[in-house]
Amino acid sequence: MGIQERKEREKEHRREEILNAAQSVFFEKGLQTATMDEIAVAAELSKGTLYLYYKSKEDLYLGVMIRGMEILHNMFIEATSTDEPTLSKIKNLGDTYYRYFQEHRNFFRMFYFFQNPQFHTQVSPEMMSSCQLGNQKIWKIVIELIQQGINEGDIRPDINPAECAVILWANSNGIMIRMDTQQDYFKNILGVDLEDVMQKSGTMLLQSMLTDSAKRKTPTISYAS
Amino acid sequence: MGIQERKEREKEHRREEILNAAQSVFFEKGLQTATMDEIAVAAELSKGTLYLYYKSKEDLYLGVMIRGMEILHNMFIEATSTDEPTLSKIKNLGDTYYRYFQEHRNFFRMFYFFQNPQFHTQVSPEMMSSCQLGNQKIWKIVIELIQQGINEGDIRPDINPAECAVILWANSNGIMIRMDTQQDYFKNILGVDLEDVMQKSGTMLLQSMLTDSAKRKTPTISYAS
Amino acid sequence: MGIQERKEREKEHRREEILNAAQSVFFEKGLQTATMDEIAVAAELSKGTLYLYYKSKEDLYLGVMIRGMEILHNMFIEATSTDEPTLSKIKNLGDTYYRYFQEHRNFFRMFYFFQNPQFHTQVSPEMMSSCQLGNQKIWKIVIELIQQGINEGDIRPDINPAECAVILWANSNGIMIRMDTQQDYFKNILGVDLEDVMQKSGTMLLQSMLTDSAKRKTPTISYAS
Amino acid sequence: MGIQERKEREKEHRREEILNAAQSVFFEKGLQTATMDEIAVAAELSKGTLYLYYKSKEDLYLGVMIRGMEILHNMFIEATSTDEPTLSKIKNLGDTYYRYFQEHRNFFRMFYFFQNPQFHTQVSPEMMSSCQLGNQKIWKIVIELIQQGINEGDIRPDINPAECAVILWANSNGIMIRMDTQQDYFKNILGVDLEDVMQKSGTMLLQSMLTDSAKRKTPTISYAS
DNA sequence: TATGAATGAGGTTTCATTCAT
DNA sequence: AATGAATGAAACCTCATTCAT
Repeated sequence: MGIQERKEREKEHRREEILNAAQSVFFEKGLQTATMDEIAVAAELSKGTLYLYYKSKEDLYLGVMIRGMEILHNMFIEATSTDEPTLSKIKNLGDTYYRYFQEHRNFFRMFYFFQNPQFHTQVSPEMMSSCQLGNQKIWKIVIELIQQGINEGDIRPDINPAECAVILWANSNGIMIRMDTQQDYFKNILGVDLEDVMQKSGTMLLQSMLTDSAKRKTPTISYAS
Repeated sequence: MGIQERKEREKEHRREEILNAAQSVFFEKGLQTATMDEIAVAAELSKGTLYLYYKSKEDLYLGVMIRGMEILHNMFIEATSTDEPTLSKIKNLGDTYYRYFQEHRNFFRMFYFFQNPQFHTQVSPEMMSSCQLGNQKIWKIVIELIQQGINEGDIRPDINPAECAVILWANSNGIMIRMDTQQDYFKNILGVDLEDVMQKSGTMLLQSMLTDSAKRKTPTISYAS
Repeated sequence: MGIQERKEREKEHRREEILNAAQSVFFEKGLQTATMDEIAVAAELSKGTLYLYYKSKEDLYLGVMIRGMEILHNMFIEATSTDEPTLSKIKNLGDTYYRYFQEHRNFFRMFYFFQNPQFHTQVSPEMMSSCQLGNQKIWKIVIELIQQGINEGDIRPDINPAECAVILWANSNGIMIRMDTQQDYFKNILGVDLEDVMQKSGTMLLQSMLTDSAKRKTPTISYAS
Repeated sequence: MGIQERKEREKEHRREEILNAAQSVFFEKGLQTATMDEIAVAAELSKGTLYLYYKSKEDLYLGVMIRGMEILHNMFIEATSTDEPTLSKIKNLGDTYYRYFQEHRNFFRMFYFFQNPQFHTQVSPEMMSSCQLGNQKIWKIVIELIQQGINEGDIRPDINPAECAVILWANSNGIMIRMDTQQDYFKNILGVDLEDVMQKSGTMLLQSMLTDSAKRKTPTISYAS
């Protein structure tokens, strides 16, 4: 059994090395421009070996993206593993996602590239469901936390936690997309500090979901106050 | 003189035909998968002629996308060319964008493909600035309308209209992206009707931007009411 | 008839303008890299008009080359239109060819590009014979001058003037070809000054063709003296 | 170890096969007209494989040309590997070059195509230096042989061997170029047998480089005697 | 398991030339 | 005579993937 296990471990290790190589190449060149040759060279492996571990370039791309999901997942786990009250934890999640955007920009970009429905057709179903699983794990954290806020009487019980999560995500994600490509335009031409906007709009959205008692506990943060 | 003009018109007409062909191919296959051969066949022109009118496949892609922008722009113009009060017009814009998402899904998808920074490098600067111009024209409509709302005393004067526009856009766009690929998942697994969510969150965001007097005029629409 | 003539003149003038444009483009880019588009732009004419005056790009190329031949021809005419003795004139021709190489390098290069037999197939017969005619006119000057030297008793009567011309041409041309691309290599690595070599070998060849009486008249120029 | 070597050999063999195919196509069509498709078909390989072994069509062309250089080099080696006196060997070289011109005309033509400076820009530096190396090896044989003649007292010590080589080469090469394209013209119109001319002029040039003692040893060969 | 040579379809783009106006 | 839009063949080259070893 030891031999079996060691082989297993080695194989997993090799998969990781390939992902390392793919990651650096994809980050630099993007899916379209990156070539399997480059990845093979970066991995110090033959191209054939790559295909032993991943069915296609797209799968490899998703493999890297899943890493990005895991990073975000771990950051979310950490952000919610504190002794703080639930509402603070929810706020933490928002801050964490923004920190992810700043510190893992390349992964963030992969995410919205992944949105492209055209892309999906070229991917193996297994990888695809891995992705969806990772995605769901992340949503789950957010949704359950909001549910907890409801249970604890801080968030209005008439709110669907999934709805709430979507709204918060849509808001911050949408603003971050603009930040990614047009921050300067908004700053200089329109005089808008997008980071500020994200902060304020997030707070505002959250506020509107609180119960009256929760509102009383925390100082009301009105938009642009 | 007439001759010059007619040639001009014919040339413009040919450009339109090429765009028609490109549009149908890009809609079906996406940028990466589509080939200039297919587009040439669809346009019933030689491939060489395509390159007479557009410098590259990417430029052609942008040409189509600009059409999508113009459609949205026209819809926005129309939505705001009514006798309604400003607040209604703002609401109209939101509805219009959603209608655009429903009726021109392929264009909508082009927009977020365009976000990919990798893409930008392969495009001629002229086409690029055409795009940015089109983009700005659309934002301008929204921002100026919000400004008008402020001037008329319905929207809080402490709000930056561009900020406001970004927030509204981020919210609706983010939710529509989810709708595009995961509507069923949200409906069936999480029990969330994304269309409903978009409606409500938009209304809520708008509410929070109203002056007290405006709030009094319109019945308060509370979230999840 | 005046009208006829003016048209004729204008046509010729247009041909010249086209050649001017072609010349500048071919000089800069070479036959292969130059495009008819570039030439048309340089000529401020449409591409179609080019074909009205020249059957093909290759013909146009030859048209330019013929100009180069005419220049050389004129220089040869001038070099032999002096009062000097025949032997001096022959020497003048050699010097003139070298001056041509220096002052009209681009034409010189065209000449040996033209040598390529592959090239000939793509050229109209009319242009081809124009070229050969130009070529012959130049050879004629040299050959007749040598013949005159024979007649005057300076060059050995057992020499075929055409042979003599070929030898002199082959020598100088061969060295100039090396000068064109490898002058520095010969100078620095092999310590050979090609200009010097050409001068000396030419003189030497000439010497060996003189009659004894002619040798007595001119100081013997031995190789490397 | 054997495996490594066999692979190496096979790879070299494949390179040779590709060169064989390229050679036959280039000989027939010339660089410009030949296509990689034709070469691939001739090699019974895919086009992609061609590019695996040679970076570009131009490189492949040079690869063939280097073969031609090697052939000439070997012929020169052979021509100088006899027991004859040095002067005879020098004469052998001239005869050998002429034989090369006759028997390997296509390679000879490649050489002067290579002169085209336009050509050089499209070639990989590695191939370029291979070419120059081959070129130098050939010059080296000639130059060293002349040096030997000097050392042995047969060739005048005031002569630079490289100069001497250039002159001999320029003479024969220049005449051969004329032979290649205009032999009939010279024969029929001008009554000149270029082969004869080359023979005689070569001998004459050689003569003028001999020391007096060497001249005495060999019967004087005067031009056109 | 790992290799890497071979594939070959397909990509975009170019450009000499034609021809209707 | 002049135009210039249209052609379309062909060019070079790339690269994800396969497969014999």
